[in-house]
Amino acid sequence: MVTIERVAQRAGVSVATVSRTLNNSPAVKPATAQRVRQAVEALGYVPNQSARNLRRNESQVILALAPNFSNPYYSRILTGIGDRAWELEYSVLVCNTLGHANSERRFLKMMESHQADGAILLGCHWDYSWLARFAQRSHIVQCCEYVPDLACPSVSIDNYAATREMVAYLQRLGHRRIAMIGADNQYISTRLRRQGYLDAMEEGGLEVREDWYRLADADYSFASGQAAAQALLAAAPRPTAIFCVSDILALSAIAAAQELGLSVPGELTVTGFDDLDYTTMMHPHLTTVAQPCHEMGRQSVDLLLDGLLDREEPSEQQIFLPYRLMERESAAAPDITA
Amino acid sequence: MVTIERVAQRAGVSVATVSRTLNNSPAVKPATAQRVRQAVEALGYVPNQSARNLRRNESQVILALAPNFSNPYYSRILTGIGDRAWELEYSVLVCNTLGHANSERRFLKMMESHQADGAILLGCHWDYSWLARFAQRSHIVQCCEYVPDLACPSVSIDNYAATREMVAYLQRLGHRRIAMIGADNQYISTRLRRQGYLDAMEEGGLEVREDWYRLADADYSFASGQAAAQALLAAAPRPTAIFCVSDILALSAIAAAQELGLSVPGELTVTGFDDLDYTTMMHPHLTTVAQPCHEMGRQSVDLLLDGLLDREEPSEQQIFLPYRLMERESAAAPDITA
DNA sequence: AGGAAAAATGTAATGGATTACATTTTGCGT
DNA sequence: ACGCAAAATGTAATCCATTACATTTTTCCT
Repeated sequence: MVTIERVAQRAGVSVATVSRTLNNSPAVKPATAQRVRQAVEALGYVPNQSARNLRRNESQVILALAPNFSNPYYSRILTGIGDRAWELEYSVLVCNTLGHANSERRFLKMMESHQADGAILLGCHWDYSWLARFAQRSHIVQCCEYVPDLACPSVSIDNYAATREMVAYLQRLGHRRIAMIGADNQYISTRLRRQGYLDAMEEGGLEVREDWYRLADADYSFASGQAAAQALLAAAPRPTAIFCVSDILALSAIAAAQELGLSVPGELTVTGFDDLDYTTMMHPHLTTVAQPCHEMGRQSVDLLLDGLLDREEPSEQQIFLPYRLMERESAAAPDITA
Repeated sequence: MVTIERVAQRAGVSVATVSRTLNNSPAVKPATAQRVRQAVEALGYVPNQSARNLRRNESQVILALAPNFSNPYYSRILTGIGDRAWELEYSVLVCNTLGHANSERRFLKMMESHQADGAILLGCHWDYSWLARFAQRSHIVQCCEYVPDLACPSVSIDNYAATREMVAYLQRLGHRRIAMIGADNQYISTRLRRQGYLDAMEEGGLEVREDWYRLADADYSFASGQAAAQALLAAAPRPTAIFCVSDILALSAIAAAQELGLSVPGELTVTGFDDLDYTTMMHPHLTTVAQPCHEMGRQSVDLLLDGLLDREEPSEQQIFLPYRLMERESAAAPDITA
């Protein structure tokens, strides 16, 4: 094992000088620094991070907790987090919580045991009081989702406005019977989308029939979306448009429609949310709301490190990034003869 | 900061005893252990991992390097890796190399600087000689892909056999004009699939026309797949089946066919590879080769830790897991009138 | 009860880098 | 050439858990 001591000997200086050189301290004479660097090179010295972390009381690691990462939505955010962390010389420990409480506990411990300096939470299932206590002690930021009134910075889009805009768009196309497939979870995004839908409908003077509002399961699974869509399409009168709170659910609605022999968008308009890659990998291309996933990931890192490096009080900063309505093929004017 | 010393004081023992208790040493009297645990509990003590890592010269972290993780194929493997690591109390540092050489360097450094104990490589672009040197010094295992003749364990499926089986299946359905969309990279899987296709064609006494073999770009992107498919479908005579080396490429072939007004599988059979989730999220459901991604991830971890814990010489163990031909809707007998 | 072996616990060195403080060297003005 | 401030470097304490080795306590046999 090559230690700093060996480097110091070889360069004919003390360990302090080596350390200072490696940390770019301006107090080292260029000529000395040069000699040190040569010694480092010659010996192939790589500093032991554990020792540094112990002394500095930091780890240069951040946690990213997601309920799963088979969902491309999370993958994209995680990619953004990874990119930005890379630039800032941080490493990302990606944790798949699966929504389990004991996973969450263990990840918290990683911060207390100094294995990680901070954490980014992507839609986790923490209960409020626990999260509140956690947020006080540790540096965390929430991404995509957030708990209102929690002293913890967050990055997301304005789900409420985006949904209203989408539902208003459907109305402009001429739709009156607009249904919704939501999800059975407590995420703020889910709630805001629901409220956006209801408010937009009311604003348009449109009726919201109870059997036009359906819930898929918490994870937006394709199968549960299909079941919800089948139920909706069996309703009488049948809706002419379905607003889905995720692209996967929209896909399942399209599949359900096709299985009933209904053409999309000819006989049924379907819209999604998120704008995942595969929305344009099949026909009809999906009309949806694009979220700047990558950028959300990046900004989460910045927000986290702001708090980490400034050692300020935890801020309550909430960042809302712009979304975009992607008008594509799956939404069209309703068939008025129907 | 609560240190082991404070715990020792409170429990009325020495730090050694506290340490032993926490590491489940059998040398501690149960009654003493109990007192120690109470003190730990009372003070909310969490051991400082940096200190432990420094002393033990390990990190309990493993690296997982992937060229990207927006591809669901990698996500699923990473999920398997994460699950197994979790069970074994290891953390996974997921690294998006983007195929950049400097990323790879930095990740290597993480092992040398004791931030990680080992690494799992998912189809990275390392050049052979560098990888060979790396494998000697560090614990690595390759997943999905592998460099032949490298003293480094690996986990994958038998890509050659799987491809031959698929192409033979297409022949059994009655196809004679079978095209292939490959990828422009050096992965062993890509090469084996190509060879499997060629050998299966020869075995069936079928001609392989040059314009029936096309390359998508290295990342199997949808757009490049579409271009390849369009070129194939413009060939005369037109192939009746296309074997694609990935599901994404198969999707792009289906999209290209639909844009030409060709029905799948009525007028064109298309098959994929990997069996990603969305193969059954649209119609026609894709006929493809299922890879046990999750299990591949899990076994990679086991293989890595075998090497890590036994401190044996790096083994050359190659594990091939079973694949499965998923017969679904996108492949059917060719239209004989065509 | 005596004493050796086994069990339990304690003491202190250790891992490797950082950094406060101490000391030496350099630069500069006169 | 002298002396002082500034620059450069060095010494040694520090971060905290682990563990080899030393010491004390317990067990159990005669």
